[in-house]
Amino acid sequence: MTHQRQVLYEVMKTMHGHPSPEEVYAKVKKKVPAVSLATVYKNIHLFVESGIFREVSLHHGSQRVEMNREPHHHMVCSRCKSITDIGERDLGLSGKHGRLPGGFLVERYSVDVIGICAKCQQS
Amino acid sequence: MTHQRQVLYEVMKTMHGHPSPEEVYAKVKKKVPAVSLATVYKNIHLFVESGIFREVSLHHGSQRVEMNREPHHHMVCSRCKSITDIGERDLGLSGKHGRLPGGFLVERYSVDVIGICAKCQQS
DNA sequence: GTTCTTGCAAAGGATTTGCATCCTC
DNA sequence: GAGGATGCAAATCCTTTGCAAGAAC
Repeated sequence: MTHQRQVLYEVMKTMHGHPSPEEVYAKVKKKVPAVSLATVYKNIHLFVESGIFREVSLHHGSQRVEMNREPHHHMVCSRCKSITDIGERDLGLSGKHGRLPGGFLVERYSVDVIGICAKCQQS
Repeated sequence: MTHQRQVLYEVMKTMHGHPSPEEVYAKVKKKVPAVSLATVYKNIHLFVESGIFREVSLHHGSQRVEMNREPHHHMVCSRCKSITDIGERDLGLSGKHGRLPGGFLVERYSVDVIGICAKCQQS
């Protein structure tokens, strides 16, 4: 537990919304001017790995295009990041009808089920 | 409607799953060896913009860390990509209990509501 | 012909990595 | 003192862009 890791954690705890590593870096720099962006990245990665913080959406390394035209959602393995489709019915979710808070106009729902795929469960 | 755009579209129609631009590029290259990756990117972007294809999850430019520890989901504006939290209750979704197809072990649900935020609706 | 598209290479942004040095325990 | 963490810079990956040459209508 180093000083910068401690400060990084404290700073992040006070933040709201969905900050990017750059934004966290900017805040930490105010308390520890010599801190490097690499350190911020390394520690955020560590925090997310250990479950202390969570990332908003899993990155798949690159953009992915959806080929399944049926209404469906995704099962995303938190280990290998594989994406498997799951039909709306199988998932058992039903979107709320009507307006959402703040006047947000709904186009579609995109549900990711995060978990461990069968293959990763074996290893 | 150029030749490479036509081929790109035809190739993509035959693909399954969630291919990356690189994967699409590799397939198109077999039919049009001189095609460039830039062209593939440009056209995929065009297809997604016009709604012919859809991207699996919206990119926010960089990683985002979740600071809200309450159970909640996200409203993501398809124009400005802003992320707004929405409580589980407000969203009116309830996850299915029990096992999912393929033995997928559920850790959590991550629901993104894709649409247009109030601010973007005005402009 | 005019406009849009292509291919190439260079630029760009986000993130990771190698490595020598420095800090914790 | 050993092992892990830091800072720096270079490297990497994914994606976009500028621009001259080429295709489409």
